[in-house]
Amino acid sequence: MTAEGVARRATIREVAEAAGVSRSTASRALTGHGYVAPPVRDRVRAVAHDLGYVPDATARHLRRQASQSIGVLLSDLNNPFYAGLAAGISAQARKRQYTMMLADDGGSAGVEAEAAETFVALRVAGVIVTPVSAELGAYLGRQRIPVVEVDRQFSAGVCDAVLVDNGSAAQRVTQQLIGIGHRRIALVIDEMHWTTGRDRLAGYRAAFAAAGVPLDESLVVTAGWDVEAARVGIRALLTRPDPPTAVFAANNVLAEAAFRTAAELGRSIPGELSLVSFDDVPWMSMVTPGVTAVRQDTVALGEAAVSQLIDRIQAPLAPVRTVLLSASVVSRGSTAPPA
Amino acid sequence: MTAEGVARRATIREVAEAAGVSRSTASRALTGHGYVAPPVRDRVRAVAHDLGYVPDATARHLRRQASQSIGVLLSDLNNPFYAGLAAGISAQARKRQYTMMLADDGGSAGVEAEAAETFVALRVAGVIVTPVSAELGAYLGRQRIPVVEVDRQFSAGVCDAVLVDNGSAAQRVTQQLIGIGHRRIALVIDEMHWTTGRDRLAGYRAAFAAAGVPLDESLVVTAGWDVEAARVGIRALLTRPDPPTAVFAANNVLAEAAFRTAAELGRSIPGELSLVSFDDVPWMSMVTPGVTAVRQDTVALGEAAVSQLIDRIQAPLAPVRTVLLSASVVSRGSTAPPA
DNA sequence: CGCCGGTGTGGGATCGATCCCATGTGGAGG
DNA sequence: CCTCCACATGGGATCGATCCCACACCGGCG
Repeated sequence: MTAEGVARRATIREVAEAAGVSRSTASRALTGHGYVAPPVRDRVRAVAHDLGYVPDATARHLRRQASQSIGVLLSDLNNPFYAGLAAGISAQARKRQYTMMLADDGGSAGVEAEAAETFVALRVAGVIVTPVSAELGAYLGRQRIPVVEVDRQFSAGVCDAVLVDNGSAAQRVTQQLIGIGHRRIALVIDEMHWTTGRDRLAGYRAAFAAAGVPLDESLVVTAGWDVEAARVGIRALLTRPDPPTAVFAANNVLAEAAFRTAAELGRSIPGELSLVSFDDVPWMSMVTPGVTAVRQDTVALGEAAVSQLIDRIQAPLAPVRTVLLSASVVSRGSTAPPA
Repeated sequence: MTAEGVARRATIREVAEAAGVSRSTASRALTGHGYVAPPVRDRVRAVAHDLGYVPDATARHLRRQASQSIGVLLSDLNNPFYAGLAAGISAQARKRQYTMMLADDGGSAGVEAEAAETFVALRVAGVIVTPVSAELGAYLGRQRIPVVEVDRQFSAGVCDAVLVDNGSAAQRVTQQLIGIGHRRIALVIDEMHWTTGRDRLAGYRAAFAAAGVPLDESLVVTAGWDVEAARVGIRALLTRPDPPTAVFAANNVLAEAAFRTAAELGRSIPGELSLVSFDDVPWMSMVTPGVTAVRQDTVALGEAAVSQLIDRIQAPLAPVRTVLLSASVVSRGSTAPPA
């Protein structure tokens, strides 16, 4: 951080002149590529430091046709799941000497498309995305920009992906509920076309099948993304004549809606209703009783995504890979045998 | 999003050739600057669209010496306060046609300095930061890169800042506690050199002074940043022979530590202990009783920061400004008159 | 008839860093 | 003594887009 209050920023040409060498030599001295006599190298570096020279990444990028930035496109930074993912990606990107362009699409396909074009304009080295459609993968694929899908997968076989083993985790947590005696277990789910929803549903079904317990299909409720709509759906579910004895919420937003609705209806947890969540967020360990949840390690997810992306950048033609991370069930007090 | 699977990305030269004009004309047609005959303009644009041409932002930036990216440096994306801020900044930046380079310094001055250099290398148009030292403002100032400090201020008079009116909000919430009869109100604070800590402390003191209530200085506890250390400090506070009847936690992390510690010690809230927090985060409305908190509008904070930064970019020599946003107190069940 | 100004287009330099290639030097070996 | 190679440096083109300037064309007016 050295530099006197120069009017304009120093360029490599100025460094070269101040050190009495050519631009070429200065470049070699600073980057370490090619021959430079050690004393010259040291002199150039000292001069650069004194001038507060910081190489222009855009110029370097233009010449080398290779950037050190990755684009990251997430659905909602206000949701702790995505925020954690961003933190994990950010940390790992920094370790690997990449910078991160972040955009938040709020779950909108239009914004997603717009962000994709921005990433192309910036010529990012690659993109990490929690996709909302298959468009982005296809578009960036055509532009020869590597893409890694995280959390959800829309472009299987086309893009790499880093996912959580939704099926297995959902099955385990459902199995726990069945194991302690629940038979009427509702699944409250966002929607079933995305891999997250589909696989969590499949795991839920598999647990019933494995236990030989019949499944009441009417207990699978699609609650969408709108929190208010979810609360309405859950209220209807809980006030049925034959209500479920347990609710499995397929994401943290739905778990919040379920928790709040249960409180409004005066249903005690776990006495009258057991609750489990897919995705563990801070409030679940703050409330009493704590909410049993499937914990996805967002940091590991982010790190794996960055690693996968960098591998892909270095080997564009390697076969497409899908990485599955396991998730663990954190048991807290929100589950108990049915009354 | 049109483009056949071309091997290489189209450049403006290729667009120009395909349209039968020169690069200059193509540039004018696409950017809208300068004379172009309307039919030519339309033809060039059609060709560009067919080729899936996306202008190279780095080349444009290099030539124009002006970028459309801003750098954003925050302390901790896993903290909902910073995540919300990032969301607000992201949304506003997108509206204003800027892209956002995001970094997370984890509260470390070393990482902050490193990120600052990266932002210089990328020649960002400006930087928004929740600072951890005065270094960044000074360094980027020397590099003639506009900086806006958010939430905390280290470079008063040098950089613009967008802050919350910490003093007033802290005074109001303290006053509420005094008003319902509390006299022994502890302030648990991170540290007192940053403006956030200093001003919240000042507000707390001002409330006592205004009410003419003497203040027991031993009730002001510096708990630092480490959650475990905070819990130890709070436990010591609550197990004193003359414990406080209310705790004012100066940020959401400390509020969490206080909430958990009270539960561990079996102190009922608000029966035996009232709790208020500076900074409202989701769990505070999920727990029972809810926690009374000062709500900072992170979206407004982020939007104001972006607006301020863009104003500064457009008028580098305008006088330095500090914008104060007010905060509101959200009353929930965690406060009651002392026993 | 020639000059002027408005309209429209193209050539070439430029931003900053990189890197291929040519050039230069000195010492060693034939 | 000359050649050859390792070492060391500089010149100039290049990445893609922009933009200043020169130029060409045309109609109108003195």
